[in-house]
Amino acid sequence: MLSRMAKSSKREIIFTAAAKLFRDRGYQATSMRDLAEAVDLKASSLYNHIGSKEEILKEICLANADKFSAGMQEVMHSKVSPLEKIKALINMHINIAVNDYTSVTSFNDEWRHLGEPALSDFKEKRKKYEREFLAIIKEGIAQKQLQDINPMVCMYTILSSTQWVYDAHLDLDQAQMSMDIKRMLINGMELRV
Amino acid sequence: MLSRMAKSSKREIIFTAAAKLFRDRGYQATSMRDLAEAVDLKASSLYNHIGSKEEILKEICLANADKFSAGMQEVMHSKVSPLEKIKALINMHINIAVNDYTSVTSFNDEWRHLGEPALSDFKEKRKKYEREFLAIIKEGIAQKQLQDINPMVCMYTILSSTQWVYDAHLDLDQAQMSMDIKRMLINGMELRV
DNA sequence: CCTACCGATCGGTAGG
DNA sequence: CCTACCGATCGGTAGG
Repeated sequence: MLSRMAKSSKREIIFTAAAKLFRDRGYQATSMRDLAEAVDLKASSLYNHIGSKEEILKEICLANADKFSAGMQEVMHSKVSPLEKIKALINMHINIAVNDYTSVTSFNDEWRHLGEPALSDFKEKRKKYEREFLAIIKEGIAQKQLQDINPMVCMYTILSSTQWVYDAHLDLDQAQMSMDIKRMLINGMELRV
Repeated sequence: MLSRMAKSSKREIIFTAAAKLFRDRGYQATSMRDLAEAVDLKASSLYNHIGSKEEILKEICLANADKFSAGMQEVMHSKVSPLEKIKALINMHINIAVNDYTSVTSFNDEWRHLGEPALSDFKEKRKKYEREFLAIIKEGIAQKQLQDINPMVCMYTILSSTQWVYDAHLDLDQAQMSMDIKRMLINGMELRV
């Protein structure tokens, strides 16, 4: 029991280090030697804790996909207006981008290096998420709560706007940043007098 | 003279194919064998037209940097309000994203694989561009034309919003898409009655 | 968890 | 523009 806990802990350390390396250099440019060095091991020893390099990427990508999916389920079933749902989703995206900024990069950019069948699985999950997001936007437009903008343009603008946050620009206060992004997307940048 | 033209033409073909591969698989995951096959050559023959793999990336990144820089100079010196300048910059970003969507991906995502001194050179150019963009936003806030949002949040929201466009979603009409993105960023998504 | 090592593949060169 | 080939490095395994 104790040994199982220790093993799973070391596994966690490897995953965290891998996520950081994938973010900084990309999946392909990160070698198992790099990763081993980062956790004070030899490359071959990594394989006592993980099955393969791709397994790491797969787990990071799917863990994040599940996180977004869980957040979406909660928002979808909450009894608030479409606009409030969208605000909640923007909050979620910013929170994840700030708190899991190492692993969310792999989720955003490195998933394409997954092999089958993980690749198709991941794409399907993302597609499902986008379908649910789009439905909320369309509902908001139908209720005349949102401007009549193409729903896909609306969604991708939101998704991409909440992605740069993880970058190096963490000298900004999160609450203020979150408010400003929401203000811009919801109210626009133009000052109305 | 003729041979020089032919050589430069083959060089162009290689660069175009490389940009496409870098976009689809990433720089690191694209081998010189892949690239050679894409232009019906053997890997070794590529070196009659280019100096190295990195030279291709360097040229793509710097060409795009210069394109954005040139657009910025034009906008900066135009005699219109800050808000109009920002609209012009959004237009430029969308136009480049749509028309040069193969090479702009390398510019956005693959530049980090550059070696020195090209890496520092690229970063400096990007920094300069962002400084100039920020100055316009600050001027717009000072003139009370824009909401008092953190200028960096405002800029990165704009930059990231105009990046997803190059993706596979080109089934949308560009003019309509461009209008919708601008409308969202400038006026916001909420419908005001 | 290590040493030793595998076949495959990498970017690139020599020589014609 | 090709064939032949280089040293380096890759992800991963065997065996202890």
